[in-house]
Amino acid sequence: MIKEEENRLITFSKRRSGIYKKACELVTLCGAEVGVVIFSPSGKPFSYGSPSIDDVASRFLPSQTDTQTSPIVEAQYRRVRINELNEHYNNMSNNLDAEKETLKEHKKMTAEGSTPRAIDVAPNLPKGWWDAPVDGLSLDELKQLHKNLEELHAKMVKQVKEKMANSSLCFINSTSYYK
Amino acid sequence: MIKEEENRLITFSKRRSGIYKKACELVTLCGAEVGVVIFSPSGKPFSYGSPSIDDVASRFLPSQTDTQTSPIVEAQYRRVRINELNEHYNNMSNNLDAEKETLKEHKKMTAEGSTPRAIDVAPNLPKGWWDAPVDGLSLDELKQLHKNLEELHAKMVKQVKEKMANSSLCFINSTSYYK
DNA sequence: AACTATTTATAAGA
DNA sequence: TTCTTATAAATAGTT
Repeated sequence: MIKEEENRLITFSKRRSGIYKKACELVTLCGAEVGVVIFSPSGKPFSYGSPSIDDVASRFLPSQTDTQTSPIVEAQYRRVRINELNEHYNNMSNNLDAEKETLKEHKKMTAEGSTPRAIDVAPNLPKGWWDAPVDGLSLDELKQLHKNLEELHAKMVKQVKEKMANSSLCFINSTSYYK
Repeated sequence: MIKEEENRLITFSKRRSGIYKKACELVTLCGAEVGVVIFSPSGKPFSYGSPSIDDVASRFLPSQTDTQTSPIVEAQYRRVRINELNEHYNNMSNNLDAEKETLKEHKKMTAEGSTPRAIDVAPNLPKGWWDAPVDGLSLDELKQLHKNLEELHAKMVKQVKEKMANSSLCFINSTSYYK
């Protein structure tokens, strides 16, 4: 256990990326399905999933949402939704980060001379987990998309929070889900 | 994607171990909670979790089992149980593998001369995920424990299968969960 | 499984 | 945060 708070946080961030990369490689090289869920010491959730963390989780732990919904299950479902929103957002961030890395490497390679040739712009983004309208976008366009998605996420969270406030269930015991 | 079937399987196995190790290090170094779920191309599930994949999963996707159980939820719960048994077994295997590695390194170190000193026998095994009665056991004892756990697991699976056969739900659509 | 040449991850520092 | 770099670790290929 790293004692220095700052070093620990830096290491956490770096190694989290490292694990995502390894997971992504396992998917690409071996055709596996992989889901990774990480909680930071402060309780903030992160995830990587291919084709998506939802797909992997529901395959591993069959979801209640694929049966007829009783009122109890309905209530549970709303609770689940909030976490899904979080993971969805994290997933989008993670995959966009991978995209940016790829684009950066591409730029570096082309800058280093050699003749330009056809390159798969998005080898790191598992196809199909989301409709993935990111192929062929520039880095700036990706940034803009990312920003839009953040805003969309915030709106959805707000909506769900409001619905939760009106429900009989108490809110999930954590504000740390929302930075 | 690796074309050669055999190489792909070897790579899958090696890299899966690698990811588990990285996950374990993230737990140890940063105090994070980590869950990893991997499906091989043939559909066999593997998992690593600390404190346990159950804990991480239910924290990420709050479990239905912590509310009062309706008949529908009960039925669902039995389905979930089967996967839990699988992951539990995989988890035990993974952690025992880590144990064996540690013991091997320990043997190597002491064999290479230097004076013996107090060593934590089980630094790789996250405490508390299970009652972990493995501290201080020899490699052979660990093997025996592992064997016993496999037998226990087989018995539990058999029981659950029998119960499932008597229930109105069809069995989970996979025999590949049981090698 | 084990070995090793090579690639890759990462800790520390800027 | 990002970049650099020396060191440590993972792993592909091979036996």
